[in-house]
Amino acid sequence: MNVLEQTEDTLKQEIADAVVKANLATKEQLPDIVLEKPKDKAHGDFAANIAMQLARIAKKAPRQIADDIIENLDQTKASIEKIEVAGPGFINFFMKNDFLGDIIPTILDADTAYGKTDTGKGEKVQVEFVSVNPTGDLHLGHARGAAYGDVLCNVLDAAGYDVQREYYINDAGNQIDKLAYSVEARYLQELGQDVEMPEDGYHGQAIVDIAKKIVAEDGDQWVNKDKEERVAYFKEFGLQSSLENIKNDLKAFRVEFDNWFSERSLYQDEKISDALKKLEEGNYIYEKDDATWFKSTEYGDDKDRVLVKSDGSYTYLTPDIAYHKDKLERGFDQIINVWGADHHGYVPRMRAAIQALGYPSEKFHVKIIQMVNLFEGGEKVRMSKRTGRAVALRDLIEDVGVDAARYFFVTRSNDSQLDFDMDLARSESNENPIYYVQYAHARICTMLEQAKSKEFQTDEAFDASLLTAEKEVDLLKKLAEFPQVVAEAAEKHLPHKVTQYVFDLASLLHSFYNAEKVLDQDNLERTNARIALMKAVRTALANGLTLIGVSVPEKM
RNA sequence: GUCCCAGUAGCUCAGCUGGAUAGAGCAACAGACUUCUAAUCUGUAGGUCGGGAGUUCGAAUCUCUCCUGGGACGCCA
Repeated sequence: MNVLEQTEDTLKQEIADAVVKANLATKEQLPDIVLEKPKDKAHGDFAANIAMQLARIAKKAPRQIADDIIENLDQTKASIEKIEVAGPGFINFFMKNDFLGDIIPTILDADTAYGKTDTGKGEKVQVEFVSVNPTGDLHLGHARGAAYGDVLCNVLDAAGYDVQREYYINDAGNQIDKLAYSVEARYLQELGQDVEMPEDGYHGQAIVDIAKKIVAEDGDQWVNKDKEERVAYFKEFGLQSSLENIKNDLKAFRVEFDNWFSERSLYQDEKISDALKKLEEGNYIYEKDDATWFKSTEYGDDKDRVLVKSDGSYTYLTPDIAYHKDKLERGFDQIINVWGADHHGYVPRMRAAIQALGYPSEKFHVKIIQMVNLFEGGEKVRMSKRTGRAVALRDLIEDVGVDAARYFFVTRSNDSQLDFDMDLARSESNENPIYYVQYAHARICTMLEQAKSKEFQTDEAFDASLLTAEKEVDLLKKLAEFPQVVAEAAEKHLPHKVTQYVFDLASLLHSFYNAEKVLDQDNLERTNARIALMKAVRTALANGLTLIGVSVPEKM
């Protein structure tokens, strides 16, 4: 429990007591006490709207109620400096802020652990993300999902959840057959044969590279082999090569998974037939037009879905149902799926399946990642996986760097489309927000270096009461918020809150830096306190940037 | 036609569980380096929160409806 939460809790309790004491409402009638942090400093450190909420229950004017509450409030207990009633009946609390003195030691003591909480109480959460078909390169859209998923996991982990990162490998469907035929065509083309690509094949450069690799290793020895044998080999080779590419790209993007789950294993372990059996037992299955259908409409889907096609093969949905059943059987409290916007129509049928299997749908979360539009030179760059002109993740990293790419992807909410400005991400200038934050960190490091070389005392002991300048208090308050920001980002699955926070903190730091001098020969006591403050800010910035997966430079 | 997401400053976007005078960055304009890093700071200007109705003490936020943009509506994956 951090200092800020403690202060809030005490205050809430005091308010609740005061309401009861003033006979405004009974304990049972009492609504949840809500404290908000006003945007405007003139409205205090906390504001309560309880008087307005009680207007109906107490049958009094809100401002009158507010006065009654204040009268019955024990101000010393909650360490309140001043209380005002404002506007329609807000009660504004100005705190003594003596808790701010504790914040720096708390941060320096926690160090890299500052920001961590036990909000998640060790709840088991699994996040499945990226899960791109192993049939080509990762491109821009996947990159956004990768960044979102990875930062979400970092944030969940920091908030005390037990997180597992998983990648679902689609290595069994007919897209893998298409992959095999595509590789075959490219292979033969590589050897000068006039072969056409399959109509629905994969036209990306990645396939050409795989074919080249086969030629380099085996020459033309597959040309005269039996077609079936050849395709079977190309399938495995293509699959492994693609997976290797994907893993390398993700690693370069600083994304690593705990578990790679193979779709094939569902077949091997008879998980699919198990799932079908379970659905059948629940009477959610019927036969029509030589196919097997799932009554997903019973749980709100638009139409029923085919599970077994008339040719006897499964649709994509079938193994995926078995996969989700398996996930839930592994005992997760939450399973979070990160999907692209083009898959959103798939959500209701999956949710239906989970309910039909008897699992609570509250455990199942889908985060939809909206599309990324790439802009360069003020113009929209078209992307298409089919034509192979997609902007690959690899190229993006090479072009703008991992830091900028990751930062940009988690700056915006996942359900807003993202305009990715290549020129901006590339630019090493003040236009680029990533440098703004990193620069704040580097600036502090420089100051601390100077402090050392100029032999300022940098004791453990310092007098926090010397930090009273407006910008210092702003920094302290912001620092105190960090654990809550991380916890909120985790609970609501909104990693961009952390990006926002880190930017705001950097902004306060820069502002402070320009207004006040840290290293001051004429005021060594205050210098010592400010050095401690700078260390605390550096820690919070570093921890925030680390959660985003961005590097933390000491010099720029 | 049905469903999902978005519509907030010139541009890109935040805006929590409904709260007070709707915020930030960029762009524009005016300033600040003999000083710990100017990749910075300070200030000014910029808004019918897509339109309309409703819910209530109070709506950018909730409900309904319409408009615009994007996406999805397969025995594809």
